[in-house]
Amino acid sequence: MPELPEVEAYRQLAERALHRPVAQVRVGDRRFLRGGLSPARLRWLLVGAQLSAARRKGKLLVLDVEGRPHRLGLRFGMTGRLRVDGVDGVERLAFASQRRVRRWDRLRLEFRDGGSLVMNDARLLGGVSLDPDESALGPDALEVTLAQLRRALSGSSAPLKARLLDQSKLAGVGNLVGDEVLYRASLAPTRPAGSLSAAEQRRLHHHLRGTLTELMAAGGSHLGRLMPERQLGGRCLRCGAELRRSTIGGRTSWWCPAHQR
DNA sequence: ATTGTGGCCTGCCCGC
DNA sequence: TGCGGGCAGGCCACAA
Repeated sequence: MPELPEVEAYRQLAERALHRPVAQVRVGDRRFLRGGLSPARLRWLLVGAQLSAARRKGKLLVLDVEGRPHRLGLRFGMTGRLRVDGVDGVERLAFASQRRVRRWDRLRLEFRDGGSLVMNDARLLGGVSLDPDESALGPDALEVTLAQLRRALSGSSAPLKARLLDQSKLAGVGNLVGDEVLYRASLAPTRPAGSLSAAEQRRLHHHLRGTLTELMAAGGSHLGRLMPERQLGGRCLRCGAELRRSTIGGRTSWWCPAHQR
């Protein structure tokens, strides 16, 4: 699924779409437009205009519009893909179909030069909004400092993993990366977020950044060490214990009860 | 404020 | 061969 590594790949791809006049906007499914955004308003904003910047905060991709006080917010949900000039931002998405189906093209910007930027999403869990509230997101998980991470966790009785996935506290970590980071940091996802010692906070910070950097280079959030074992009967690569499946914060979590404490 | 839960959305896979 | 049920989880609305 698109987590921070995928959305960063999408952002880099979206840079190819900058400074190119938009000729037409095609909306494949109105439900993909969020926050009351209409196809007419989208056309009013974009036709004849150019995108001037592609920024990312957490899993939100923000496209600035040249000379206009408006921004486009792109969310990819679980199965969202970005394609520019026929090139996909990522090859494989965990939990998403590998098929490329035209019907799943939910938004298409056609440029005057004949190219296009397409959002393709089988399940419509993603969407496009106008002027997204970027301040509602916590610090980006790739840039977060130790002090910021400490602030995001301290005083919370919520399970550690639920807190890591709370985008208003820390932006960019999804279910797969969350499991991978906690696995590497040897921390149980069930721990109250505020119960970490200073040393454990440092360990988490170290592995958070390390894991994200590694997964971005590898090319996807599904390429962690834990992923192949994330199934019934899966075993810990470190101590051989059978992994446990728990529902934490409403999501399936796989973890090693032997070394994650 | 914080925390937890259910619903949305649909492709895919399994068992019958 | 077809069909129904369960599962996947990011995000949002809502309840306590």
